[in-house]
Amino acid sequence: MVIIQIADQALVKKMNQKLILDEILKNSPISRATLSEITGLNKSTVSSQVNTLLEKDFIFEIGAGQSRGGRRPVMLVFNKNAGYSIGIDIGVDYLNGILTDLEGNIILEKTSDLSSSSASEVKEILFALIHGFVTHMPESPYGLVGIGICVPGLVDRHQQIIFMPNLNWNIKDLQFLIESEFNVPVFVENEANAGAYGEKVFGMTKNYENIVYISINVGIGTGLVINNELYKGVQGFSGEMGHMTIDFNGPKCSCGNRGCWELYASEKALLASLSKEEKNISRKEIVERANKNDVEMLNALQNFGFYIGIGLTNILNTFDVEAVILRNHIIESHPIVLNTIKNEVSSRVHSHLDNKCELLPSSLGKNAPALGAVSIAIDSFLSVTPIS
Amino acid sequence: MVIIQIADQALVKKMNQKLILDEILKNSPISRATLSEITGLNKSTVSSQVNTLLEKDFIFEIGAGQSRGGRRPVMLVFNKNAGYSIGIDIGVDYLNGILTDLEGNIILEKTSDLSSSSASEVKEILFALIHGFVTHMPESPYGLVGIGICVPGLVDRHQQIIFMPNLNWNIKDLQFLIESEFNVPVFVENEANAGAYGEKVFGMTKNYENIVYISINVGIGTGLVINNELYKGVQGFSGEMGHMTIDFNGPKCSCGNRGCWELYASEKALLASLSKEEKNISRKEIVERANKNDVEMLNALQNFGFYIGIGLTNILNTFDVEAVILRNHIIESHPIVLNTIKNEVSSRVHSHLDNKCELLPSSLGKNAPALGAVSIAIDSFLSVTPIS
DNA sequence: TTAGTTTGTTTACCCAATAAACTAACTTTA
DNA sequence: TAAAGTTAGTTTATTGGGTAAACAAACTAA
Repeated sequence: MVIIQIADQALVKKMNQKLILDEILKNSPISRATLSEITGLNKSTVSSQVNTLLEKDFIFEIGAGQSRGGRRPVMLVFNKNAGYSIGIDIGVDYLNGILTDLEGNIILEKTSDLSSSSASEVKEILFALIHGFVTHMPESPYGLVGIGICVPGLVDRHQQIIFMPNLNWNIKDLQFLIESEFNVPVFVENEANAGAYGEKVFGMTKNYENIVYISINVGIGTGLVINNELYKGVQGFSGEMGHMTIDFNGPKCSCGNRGCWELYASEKALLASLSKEEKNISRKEIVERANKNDVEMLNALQNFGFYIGIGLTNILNTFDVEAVILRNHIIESHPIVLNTIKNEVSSRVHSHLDNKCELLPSSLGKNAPALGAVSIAIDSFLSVTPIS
Repeated sequence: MVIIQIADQALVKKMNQKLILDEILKNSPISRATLSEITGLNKSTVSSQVNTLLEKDFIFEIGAGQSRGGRRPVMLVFNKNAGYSIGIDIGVDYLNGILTDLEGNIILEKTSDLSSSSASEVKEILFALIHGFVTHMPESPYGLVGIGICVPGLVDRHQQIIFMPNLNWNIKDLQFLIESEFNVPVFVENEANAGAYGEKVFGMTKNYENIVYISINVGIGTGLVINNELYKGVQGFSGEMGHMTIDFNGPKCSCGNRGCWELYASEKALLASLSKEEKNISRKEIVERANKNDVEMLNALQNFGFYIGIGLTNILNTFDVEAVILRNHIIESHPIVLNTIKNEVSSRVHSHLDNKCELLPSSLGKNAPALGAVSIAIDSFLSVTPIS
């Protein structure tokens, strides 16, 4: 027996409901008449769907709007406080958690140190964090609608954590562990994928359909949004572009390959290029020195940008997306790296591909992955719950 | 005013009709009862849809099948001769045209030489070829349903040919030119994209959802099928992976970049690696010498495979697809290149990604692009026409 | 004051899918 | 060989989405 998606009236209602809810989210506040106009749905269909959404507390009326020469419209807004979502970004040495409303507005935010923690310590800190959020969550019709969690490692299609190279703990079935404790849907995702989705939903690129997200850290992670959806690959392992060879005779990488991009263009590589006494310098200090026009540092950053540009050219040749997002504290804080990247890309990429693709530093910064995790949970809630 | 896809009963009917037609195509001959079972649609719904398809000549009944302990079923088959489609692969120095039925079975095939032809000559040959096919096409309810054409160059979202580096002619609006002459829908596509789609629809990988197709010729072209659909990119220019840098200090490429993959792993590069008197050797001769265990040739082919493997590793790290198809006459004819590629990939790719992705030579061979072009035309016909 | 406009609801209707009852045609069993 | 059981496909009444048209409500402009 094959599982196939058949179409019936329930599907029609669901699709149109999503259409209407999306328009309310995008163009809030909005009237039934305008909704009918922009969706092309009949006025009575919109009225019926709006009534369902009102009953379910997904939207509410905020009273009359401006008249356009006739009866004044009743304005509708999305009920962002119908429920709340939690997003957690588990990094190599930190844990960044946020509590948001259904629009992704951050209500509470908490970061914990996680350096050299064991599995049981991570579990304890994680549980305490979530319990804290749940306690401080305002009253609402739906309460906590879901928890999204991202980790720096390979996550398969069944949300099992397969491999986390830079961590000394590994709870394979994090989803089950947390669902058992909190009894809400839990979604586990790769950090770069979550970041990409965060930028797609809440960032500058929210109106783009195809983006590449590049997270530059100890290594380089990449996430792909194609046709408005996260592309995870068959096994869930897509986007390991940090291990793309840019010099096939280059040095060995821990992944088994040679001359991987992240050996040249990661923060680890940047630090390695600095003089001995600066090897343990923080990101903040790097930016400060660059702002003071420290020549050695500016050169190092130009070199950093040069190597990022090489891999980026490969990505532009491969994907032809609307925008590439670069997630890195230094790039977001000082323009020199991005400028160098742009020069390098311009000199390398074919003239027909250039200029069209925007190269942007992350607008969400370090919250991008947590926000992506949050919106995975919210998306699931909104697509599963409504109807009537 | 925004254009949005709203859902109604017509959409329901269309979706279920496609569902049923696809099952008939896949599991022909099949009964109404079995269709109801595997799709999950009600028996009466299937009967109603089948009647529509019968009236429209898309399917027909071939009489009673085997009984399973009760009344004998009426078996249904797809009417592959309801119409015909033409696919044309315009290469650098050839033109390969096919006439097929709606299942993609080749009925007529014709190849023309095109070396150093001007735009007007190409147009003349092309028109003569299509007129020839139309003349020899059997009688059918729908006649010629569409023409698919692929070219070795950049084709944008509006099917305009933007750039063809290896040709001295360029008819930008090929679609309009041919539609005006033959009055059927015409689809223009990039050669590698068409090949990828051909392998997805008719090749060994027809049941896979995500594949990468690599066409190795004078240069290297790539096509992506993601979630069963051709990914064309925002402008239509995705998949220029031949110009991926595998050595950032490598030689300059005509595209402006350095150390592009196709400088090392194309047939042009293979020929350049041979001794002087062999520089103009044909593909056939290369395979013949390899079959005779010519040491110099075997070494050259191993070297060829080595470089293909390097770029392929990058692709595997990027996409996590079910299969990669290699379209090249030599690879399809002698195993040494593929074996070398597999070794190189195994030694480079991360253990978690290895083994899962199949590495296959093209099963359609030189007809892959033309078949892809054909199926783009057929797909459009089948998705636009039915309903009632 | 009156005519015209815009908003939103109500009513009658259409049509695709469905369940259940039915007819048809076969196999198995007694 | 007749009756019982099984499978295939159709018919009929119903459900429940969306729609058009008529309507009521509430405003603006002349």
